[in-house]
Amino acid sequence: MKVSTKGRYALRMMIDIAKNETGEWISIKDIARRQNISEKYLEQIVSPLTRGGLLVSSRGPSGGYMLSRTPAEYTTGEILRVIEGSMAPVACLDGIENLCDQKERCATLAFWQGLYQVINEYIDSITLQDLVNRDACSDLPDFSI
Amino acid sequence: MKVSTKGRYALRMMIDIAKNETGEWISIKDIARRQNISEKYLEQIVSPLTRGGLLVSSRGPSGGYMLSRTPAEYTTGEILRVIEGSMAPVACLDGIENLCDQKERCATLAFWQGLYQVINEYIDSITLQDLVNRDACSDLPDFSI
DNA sequence: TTTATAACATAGTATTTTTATCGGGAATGA
DNA sequence: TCATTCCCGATAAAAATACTATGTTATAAA
Repeated sequence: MKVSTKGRYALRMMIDIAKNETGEWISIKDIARRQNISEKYLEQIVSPLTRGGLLVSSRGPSGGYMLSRTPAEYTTGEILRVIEGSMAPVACLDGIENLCDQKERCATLAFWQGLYQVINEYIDSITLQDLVNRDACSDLPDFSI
Repeated sequence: MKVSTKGRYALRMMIDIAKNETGEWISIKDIARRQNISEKYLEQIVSPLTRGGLLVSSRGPSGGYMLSRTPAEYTTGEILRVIEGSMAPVACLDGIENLCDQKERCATLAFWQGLYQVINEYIDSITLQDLVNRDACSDLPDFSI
């Protein structure tokens, strides 16, 4: 039960942008260099974040990305869900598709719902600002998980 | 971030054995029929459960499996960990291998550790007996997630 | 107005993981 | 003996993952 690298990179990217906010647009190239992640791969991750309204973008020279709100106004749950789709531990809780037609008489559904709930409660209780604050070593390169 | 079908099947299998405990050995064939899961696939799942001491087995005619303890003495966490390896949301928390050499200066490590903790606290708080109790419709086929 | 820049879009690909299936053993009760 | 049932390893198809490649489009700066 692992979070994908896209999900992990998305958090690192959002932290990176939050920490390097100066009013200027922040380019993929800069983030990629600081985080040691491929530019092209980051593009794939930043795309849903922009479409989802978590980032705003500007094209052309000296273009890039900026946060659309203050770091305290993002939950980590919101960021992860944009990338991962849903943090549900089983597909039948995803809502979109009704894979399981045995929900009424399912012995384990309530169990998985409970797990889903504690996961959501946790990730929705931590903000991007919390992650930025936690990162004490702000002078060091931002190598992260 | 999904639990594998093996993990889900393992829970269903343990519930099935707990509910059908009569002092007789319970065969894979019976479980497979009741749960509508392939016998061969169930064999792969039951193997680590037996090796891990969660089940005891008997070969030969009228052989099969039994619980090694009472249902109340199993946590769902224990069962899932035997099959899934670890419920850690990121690999660097798995302990076995030290994939990440940047732990000291990692902005997100504490966040993932916190998520890992709430997941473990939840799955270690629910017992197999809880799942058996929850399953009200004990007359119906045990179709589950 | 040109041009370099950087976002945006989409397709391809190699690797790994998942989800099984298959074939045959080894033990054992009837 | 012998059918049954657990046990064990190999194989294989399918899906997901983690990138890579090749562009196109908008735009600020020269």
